[in-house]
Amino acid sequence: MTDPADKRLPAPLRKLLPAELQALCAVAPCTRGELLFAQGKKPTRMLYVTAGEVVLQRMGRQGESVVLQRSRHGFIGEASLDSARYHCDALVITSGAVIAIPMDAIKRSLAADSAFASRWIAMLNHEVKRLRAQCERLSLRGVKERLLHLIETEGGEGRLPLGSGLKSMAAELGVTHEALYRAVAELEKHGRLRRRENCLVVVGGV
Amino acid sequence: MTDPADKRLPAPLRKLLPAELQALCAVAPCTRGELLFAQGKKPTRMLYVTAGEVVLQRMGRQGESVVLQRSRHGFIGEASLDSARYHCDALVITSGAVIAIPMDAIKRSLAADSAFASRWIAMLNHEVKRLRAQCERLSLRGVKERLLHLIETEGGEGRLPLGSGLKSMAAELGVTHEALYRAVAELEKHGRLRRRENCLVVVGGV
DNA sequence: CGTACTTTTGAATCGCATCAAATCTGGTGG
DNA sequence: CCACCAGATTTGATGCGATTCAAAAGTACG
Repeated sequence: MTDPADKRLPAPLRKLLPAELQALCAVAPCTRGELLFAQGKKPTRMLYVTAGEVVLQRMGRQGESVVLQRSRHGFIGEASLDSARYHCDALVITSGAVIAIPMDAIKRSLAADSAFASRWIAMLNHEVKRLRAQCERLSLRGVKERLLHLIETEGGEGRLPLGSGLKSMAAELGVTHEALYRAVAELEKHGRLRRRENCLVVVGGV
Repeated sequence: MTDPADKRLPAPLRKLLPAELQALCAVAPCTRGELLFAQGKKPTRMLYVTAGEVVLQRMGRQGESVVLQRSRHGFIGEASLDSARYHCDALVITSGAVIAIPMDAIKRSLAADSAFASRWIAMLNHEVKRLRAQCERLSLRGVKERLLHLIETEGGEGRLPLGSGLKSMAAELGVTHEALYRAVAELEKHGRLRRRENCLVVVGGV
């Protein structure tokens, strides 16, 4: 059904990118601790995570890191298309792989291929909605509510895969890992949540 | 210098929209308490706030409202371009005016005019960055830090205009209005902040 | 002039951050 | 294989800061 040459690219990219860009995609492994790009650097490649886990983070004035996004599958820094510099760091939390696409090739294709531009706009629209949901989540008081909101919005069917444990998730929720561990324990005790095969599962459908 | 017919449109829209869409723009007043659109409704017009203040909000399960965005000048619900339904409410907080553009006309222009599509993508990129900054802000502990972050990122030159008072701002910061009033008072007492002509001004440029 | 809203201050309570420490885990090298 | 280490997980105690509830004073607007 699918061309063997396409097998290296995940389905979302095959649907999104025109053929000439798919040919330019370069898969590369990335290892824990690696900095895919750094704040202030000039964007030259658009990156797409296919395996492992990457976080976008920015340093506060006290040197504390604030996690802006956690990605296990999808573009990172897609809004840097027309930026002169990155405004945050991309750090690999769990080793995996990324696909790199030359930024200028994307720009050329967007200008020439209006159907591609429409799909790109749809992707950005989706990202905007995801970010609004994250803002909504961070506005909730209470770790438990934030956690349940995360599972509902990001998980499918009340299931959320835990990539590299709860710790990086805690940062995304804007709470300490201790608080998150306690919240998970309490929700499990009350039977509202279960941990199964590296997933969090909400029990009472509500 | 400028054509009299263009005077009704703000500069950002004149720069963004192609002529045929500018001709379709309809300015309409909106009054406090008005619901510009409601969650679940089908988007037919793209809205741009030119005066007053509008908030995007969603109701929590306890009936408490969570503010996703506060807009005094710019598009609202721009990510609903390809959505079947709105995912939040748009409520007018301070009476003003909005510009409405037919959604299908925008879609047609985006498909036909690749330069316009590029400008639209740039606008979405900007919005994504703004939302990431908001997530970063909501991850900060302490009302004072959030407030200073807001003034730094959204205000120009350390000045942030207060549209309709601090109360709607408190919701955007994810804190109670009491906490925000106290934070402002304390920052003023320590000389780090001043209130001037309906603006918040950071004193010690950091 | 009255009504509705914002602004302001106060007191009590609660949840989370913080600091600390023990256990568990997977992976590395001897 | 075992010792060992780094990091994740878990539990405990304490304090701070925000929420919450309450109430008063200021302010805009019809």
